[in-house]
Amino acid sequence: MNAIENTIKKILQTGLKEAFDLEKDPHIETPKDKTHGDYATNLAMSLAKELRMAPLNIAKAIVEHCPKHEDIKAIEVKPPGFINIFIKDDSLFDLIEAILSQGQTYGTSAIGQNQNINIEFVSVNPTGDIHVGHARGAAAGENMTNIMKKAGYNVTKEYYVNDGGNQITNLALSLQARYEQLFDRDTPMPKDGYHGAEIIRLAETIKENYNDQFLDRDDALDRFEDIGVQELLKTIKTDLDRFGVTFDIYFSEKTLYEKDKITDTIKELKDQGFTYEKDGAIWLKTSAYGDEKDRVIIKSDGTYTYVLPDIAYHNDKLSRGYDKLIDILGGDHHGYVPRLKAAIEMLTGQKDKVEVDILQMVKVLQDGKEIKMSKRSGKAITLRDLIDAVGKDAIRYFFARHSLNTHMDLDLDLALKKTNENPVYYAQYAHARIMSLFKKAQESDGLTPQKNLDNYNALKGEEIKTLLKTLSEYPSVIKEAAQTRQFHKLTQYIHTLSANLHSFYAHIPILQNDKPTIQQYLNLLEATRLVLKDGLNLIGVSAPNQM
RNA sequence: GUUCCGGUAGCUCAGGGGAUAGAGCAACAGCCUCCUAAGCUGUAGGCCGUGGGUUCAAAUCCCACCCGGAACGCCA
Repeated sequence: MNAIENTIKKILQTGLKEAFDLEKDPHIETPKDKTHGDYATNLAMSLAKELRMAPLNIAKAIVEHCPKHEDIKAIEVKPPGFINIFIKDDSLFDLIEAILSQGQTYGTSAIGQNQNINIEFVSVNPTGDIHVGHARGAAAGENMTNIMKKAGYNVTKEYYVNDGGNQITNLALSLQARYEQLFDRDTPMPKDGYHGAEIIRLAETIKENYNDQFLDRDDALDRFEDIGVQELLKTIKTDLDRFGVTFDIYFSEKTLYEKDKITDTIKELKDQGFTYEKDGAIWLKTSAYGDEKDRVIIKSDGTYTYVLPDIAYHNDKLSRGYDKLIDILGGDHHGYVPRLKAAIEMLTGQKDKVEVDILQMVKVLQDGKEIKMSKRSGKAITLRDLIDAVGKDAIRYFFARHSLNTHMDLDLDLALKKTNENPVYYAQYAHARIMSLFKKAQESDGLTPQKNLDNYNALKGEEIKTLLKTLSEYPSVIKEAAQTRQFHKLTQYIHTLSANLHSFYAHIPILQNDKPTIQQYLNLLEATRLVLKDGLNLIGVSAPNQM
């Protein structure tokens, strides 16, 4: 909520109080159609039932009792009962100075109340390269974190490294097979082995570094496991880093075993009577807490199912004192959520502290056909290759545009060939245009943006008013995006702001004015640039000085 | 069969009780003697999957159905 909207609310509340002796928080919106005012409210219509009056008459009565205000030009009533508010053109000039002095802190808020939030995302098994399918979650977690931090949340980003389970044994066996194949042995790949090229490359590296040391050794598998996890995780980190995604904590599943957290968890669940034995396995009574059936946690061969260490892991996270845990999971895991939450409820009674954001899978198309991402088959398009081909910015912007619920199609042919048509350039170009203009203004008139300008009376016209209004909306966009974790709302905002800037730029020959006028324009542009850059920064897209 | 997503312009997607349903791309028509045309301006293009219901008001909420994706393991 910005200053002018607050003013409007107060005026309406006063009008409502005077006319009907009622108190209500009016919903303010900004109509797309300019003839409907700069701001509008459906207040009268929402009171129709309560007051048993025609909305139009309610609106008229409220408006008659609204106090005058220096920033308000007119208040109109339109059928079926909208109240449309028009503001004076100069009422938003204060905003320019506010943004210039606040700089990159413009748009921050305390709405998060310093809540401690843990966001777990990516958590890709260290059994191969990170691919395009993983990239959506990576971008999502990073975007959410950045926006939430700006809105006053304390956010910790965490990556759960599955370095303890079955798939790691498989990895070691795969590595061993590839390694021994390099010595002309026909060691077969294990069933469910990892067939990706990165495993072959890693085997070659091991051969270069250790020669034949790992042939016929008792502890060979352990070594392949250690080296495999270490090296593949390193590659994942490097790729993520290039993607602009970093983590505060990499949590090793293995440490859960080493610190007996798993056995503690089993004991706790058993002691509280949540388990039973059937068919040689240990089951957890998750159906008593909303799951559709009970789940095995210890298989009849004595090994654990995936959920057991994950329960211990979430228990550990909660014990670290977070107010909320957010998991970002792929749509293929949605059925897993009830059992996890059930177990957390059994152990801690805090299942409401865990929120799971499900993202729908990305369908990747090439030559009009779908490419299935699979690490086992090794057919995936790696994130690294995609970044090399189209750049980080284009990919981050692409993912930042869409809500998590969207079933997205990523057409590689389109993404690779038509990079200039990617909307990311529209926003980046807006920033580059401003910078270019600054350079010109400096060269020709020796002018740069300067704070504490006396007035902005040269700023006139619809384009400028629109731009200022958009700038004024930034803080509420951040708040909403943070609270709902709908980062795509910020991306939409960035697009709107860019459009406003381009339109303004195209209609007003800025540098063909006297110096005081140019100065005012430069300040407005600088305010725009700061917001644009900040917004792009939050979604991991660079703001270039020239293009 | 059950559960979770989705179905909106030719394509990719916003909107998720309120005014004439939006954007990008693609299409069409204009705009560079002038700050980067990666831009601007305009035109065209929609039974908002179907049928009921709730409401002063439904693309939006509820129910049923149709279509697409995903999940329903002692896999992870």
